[in-house]
Amino acid sequence: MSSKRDRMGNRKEGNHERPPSHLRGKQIGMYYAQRNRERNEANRKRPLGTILLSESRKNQIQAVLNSTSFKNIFATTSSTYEHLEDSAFKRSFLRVINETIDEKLQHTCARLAEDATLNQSLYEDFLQKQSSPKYMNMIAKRTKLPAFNMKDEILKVIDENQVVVISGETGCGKTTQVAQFILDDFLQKQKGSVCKVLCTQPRRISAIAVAQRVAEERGEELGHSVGYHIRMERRPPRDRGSICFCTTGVVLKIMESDASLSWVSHLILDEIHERDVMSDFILALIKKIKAKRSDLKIILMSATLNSEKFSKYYDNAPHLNIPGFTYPVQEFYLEDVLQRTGFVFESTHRIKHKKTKMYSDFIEPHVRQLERTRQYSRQVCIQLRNPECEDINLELILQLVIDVCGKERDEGAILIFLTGFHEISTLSRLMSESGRFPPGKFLIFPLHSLMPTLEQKQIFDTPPRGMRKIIIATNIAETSITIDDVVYVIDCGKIKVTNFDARTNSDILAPEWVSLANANQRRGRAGRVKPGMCFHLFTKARNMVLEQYLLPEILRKRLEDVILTAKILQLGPVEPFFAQLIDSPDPGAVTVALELLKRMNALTDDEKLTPLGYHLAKLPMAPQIGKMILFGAIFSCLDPILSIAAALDFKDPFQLPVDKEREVYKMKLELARGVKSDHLLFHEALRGFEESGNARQYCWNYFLSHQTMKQLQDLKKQYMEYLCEMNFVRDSDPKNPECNLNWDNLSLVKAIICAGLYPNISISPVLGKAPVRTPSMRRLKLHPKSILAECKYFDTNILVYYKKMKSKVDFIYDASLIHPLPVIFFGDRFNQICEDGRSFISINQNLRFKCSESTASIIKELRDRFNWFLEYKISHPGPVVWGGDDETQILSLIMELITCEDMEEFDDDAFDDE
DNA sequence: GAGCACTGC
Repeated sequence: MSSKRDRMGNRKEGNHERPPSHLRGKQIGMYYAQRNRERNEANRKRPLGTILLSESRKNQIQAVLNSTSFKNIFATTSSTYEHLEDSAFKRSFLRVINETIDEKLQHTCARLAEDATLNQSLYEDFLQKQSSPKYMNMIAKRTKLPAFNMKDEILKVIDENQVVVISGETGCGKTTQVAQFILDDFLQKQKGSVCKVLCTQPRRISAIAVAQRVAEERGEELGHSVGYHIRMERRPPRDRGSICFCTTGVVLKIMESDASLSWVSHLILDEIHERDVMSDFILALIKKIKAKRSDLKIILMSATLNSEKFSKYYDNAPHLNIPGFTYPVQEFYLEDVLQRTGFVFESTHRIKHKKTKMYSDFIEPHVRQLERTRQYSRQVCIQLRNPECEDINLELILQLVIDVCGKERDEGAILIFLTGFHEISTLSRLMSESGRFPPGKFLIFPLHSLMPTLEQKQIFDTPPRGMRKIIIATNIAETSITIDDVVYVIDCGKIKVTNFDARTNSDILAPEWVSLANANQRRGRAGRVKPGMCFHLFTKARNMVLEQYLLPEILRKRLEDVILTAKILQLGPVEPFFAQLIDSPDPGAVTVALELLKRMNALTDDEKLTPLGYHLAKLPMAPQIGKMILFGAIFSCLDPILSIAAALDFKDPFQLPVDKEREVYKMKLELARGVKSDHLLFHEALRGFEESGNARQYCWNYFLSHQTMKQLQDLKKQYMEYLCEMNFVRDSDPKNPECNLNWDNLSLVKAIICAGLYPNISISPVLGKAPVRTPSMRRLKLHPKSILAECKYFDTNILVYYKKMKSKVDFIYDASLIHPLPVIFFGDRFNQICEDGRSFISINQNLRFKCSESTASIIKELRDRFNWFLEYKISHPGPVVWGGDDETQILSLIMELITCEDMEEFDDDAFDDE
């Protein structure tokens, strides 16, 4: 690189200016910081492109704007919505929850009224069942559960109180027994007709599994006195005298239209210690309605740890503890593992580590204590003084597994908890490379939500004699996946969690220390069938300072959809309601979410739902995704949009088998056929899946999860049902041609993705380079899984994304390259500005486009009209009729504009990006 | 150049 000097004699290399030579130390840093600020400032003002419209096109637009029939559409539009007929929608603006509940209770108080005939027939049914051999056989097993011995006590406390807290550890039987005690008691007393138990579970799998288990215990099939209800899948039990297990979200959805749960006699909230947002929400709602539903019994079930918190939340509701039953699990800590394996950490002493406060306060005194008692060798104590000893060390884990396999005669399975994909694949590689785990003697399963092993039945099977099963898993094996024959657990002590940082408006994925609850749960996985062992890879001192629980979800999450849920439940301004939650969210996070909802036009400035907000709140998906499908309906390209919406909101269907990263990427590129959009890749994947004669083979070829693909297909159908209910479409088939006139217009589909995902935009100040800067010039990076990550040339300098998360750096997970006009049409804060005699359009203050004044004016007018149209359409939902009338005229015109990708030219000013 | 886990009449 050539070296030059500028006029001041400072050296210059290429475009890199060196700091003036008199600067020293910190001043040099400040010099660069200042230069960066200036460059970013300049880049912020740099136009992202030039918008050129031909005279003929301008005339064409003007003609449509001037046409009288076009103006007629808007004659009736009013932004006050007073013209709306009475509807749930309008009431949602006017009512508050208490009124709605009162009204509901007046109408439906008869629903759980006693029915003597029904009582009698339910009673007879019950008597008959009790004499069946199946039932008797099961009762013998049930009586062994700790919960069974407390049956009378449990029934008494429920009878005498409206709210009861029942705690108990795994294996105590509370989940399967309590609901049955209640039901059987009512049936026995010939009051079956007024018993309807609703029991929530935080996960779909557990709702089904528990329902199946309970039905079996009652010697029945599902759908008789026991059933379940989860999204897109239900086996409802009989109307009265029954128990329904459902996911928490289902109850919350039910409460949207029936907040008093008027047809429920007992609400059991299970696993509330997990503190998911929906459970927290229901807890707060129940507090509001319990006086109005004095006949409703509420049973809160949690783990023992921290259960008083829930009792306190309900004015010291009585609390009952059921002792747990699992086989004893011997616990070991890092010091024991080091002693046992003789493991020595690779010396890293050359790097001088600052000893943390944690280290000096807890670890060092602990090591000194160990030295005094001489239980552990000197070597162990030296190792414990290594400040990195509690970091995840896969070599240590490898040695420990080898040691367990050699010394422990029991052939029970080994379950290893690690934090993520990388560790899991590295450890499996290390294990196979070590030569100590020959395939004839060991079955090794990596277990991660992205790995295909998740869907293999084999991991649940007990291996043949002489074979040992080893599972290397994330926290998926803590609660979601249960493998019964585990006898040894190795717990790395860390867990990856996402936190939302309101300050940077960004999700952060980072490993943390587990909580005691996690550590106990992991340990418990070793004692399901016989006594077991658990090795924690942190010191006993660390164990003393672990938190009881991780932060509740509501303190870790973006709050947009939480706020919309509160709005649709008519809870008024969010702040006072949030204050009533068991833990209130961070005010900063609330502000960020309110801001976005207002920018999306989902909330008014005084925090009321707009018609758009109402629809977005009704849709079971993130508001940005909801907006996308509403636009998809209006522009008649629903099928691709539904596929993309489902994949973004639910789950990326691509799997990642260990060591197949390159192959997966290759197949993705093949599937995308040159289209530079992860979103259109989802569309293509689903289209191929739906059209394939052999869906399983298709999934196998392209590394897609068959199960996820089926779920995505179901989701699309469900989204359609919602749109149908809202009257945006006429029937609920996603492929309905009426909703898909423009399905193959991929530019339109991308424009609509932009309409939904805005303001998640990333840009490049120069055309051709990856658009990986926020509009305020912060650096982002395309996640390597994105098909744009290896792209060499970018034909536009703007992309939209849905998911962004910070781990090592800020990663964009999914992206579509888009042209300026969709941003100009669907972005907010449109402005015409003039600077130094040049005219621009600016969007949200920091996205600029060069554009002549006359073009800018005509775009503005069309944009305004479109927004009016949209407002009208959203507040008067009805399918768009495509056939040359006024509606179609404006939509076609806009469609032409936002999809015409060759009309912009880019600013060719020389530009310094380094 | 790298992806904790859930969920919605």
